[in-house]
Amino acid sequence: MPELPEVEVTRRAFASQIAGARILGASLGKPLRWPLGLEPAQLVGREVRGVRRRGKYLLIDLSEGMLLLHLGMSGSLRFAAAHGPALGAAGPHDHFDLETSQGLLRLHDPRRFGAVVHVRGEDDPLARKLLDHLGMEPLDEGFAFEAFRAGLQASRTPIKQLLLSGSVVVGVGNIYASEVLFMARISPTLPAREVGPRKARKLFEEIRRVLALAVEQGGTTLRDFSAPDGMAGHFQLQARVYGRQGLPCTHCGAPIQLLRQGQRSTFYCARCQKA
DNA sequence: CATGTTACCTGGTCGC
DNA sequence: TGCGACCAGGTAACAT
Repeated sequence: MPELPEVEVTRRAFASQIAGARILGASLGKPLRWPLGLEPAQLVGREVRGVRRRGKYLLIDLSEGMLLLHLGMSGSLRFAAAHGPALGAAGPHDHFDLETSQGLLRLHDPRRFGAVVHVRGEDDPLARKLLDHLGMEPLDEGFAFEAFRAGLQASRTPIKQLLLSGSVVVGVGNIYASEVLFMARISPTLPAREVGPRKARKLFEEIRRVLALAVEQGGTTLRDFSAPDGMAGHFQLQARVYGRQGLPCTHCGAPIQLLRQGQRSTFYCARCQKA
């Protein structure tokens, strides 16, 4: 379900509410992508220091160790404040509960591609394996055009797939990859190194602009997305190409095309996105 | 080394 | 109504 904006919106919705909380209990449902790495009971008594994000991972810092949480394809989080309405019993697709003094954090994930993993810290070998290879954060100050361009120049992979890989810039998933390439008027099949300097600049800017706007507007584009507080996105962000095959391009009217790249759908306008 | 393919899992939708 | 085929927001592990 989540690309970077949805993960960030999720983070913002519960980070400040859970910060400083004492863990009272933890429980697991069915297995997720990886084992938690310790007995849930071992988390009891630890304090939640805060919640950060790296790419599409949420990093929950504890007084001892940290939890890496990923929503996979179909995951979502709910947070019910201790003094507000309760979430009720865990359903068949709720696979992780973290009960704290300030509220209950619950992972709902039908497909179970998501994960919650305990690591000792960012230097933990597992944390390094999962996080070290990730590219630049598109919404950070450190997201520099020169480095972005260099990343493109170093690869012959079609630009759509390079964006999706997260090796240059993180957080651009299958929907936003198509959207951002449309905005920059770049063909999704163009080898990354053949993206010219002007187009690369435009792409760089559109990645920042589109993702930042999506975060601002509550992580929309996803029809079933809702933040942990239950507030749904408002659909302000209309997809221009994603899911619109056969419909007229909003820019030129030509029918939007659908193609397969590495088992994933790509949507684009063949007239607007030629090079 | 770079690049392409597979695997993980459930549920919804579509055509018959 | 039932059933099979296919599709879905991610990404590590493996194969080439």
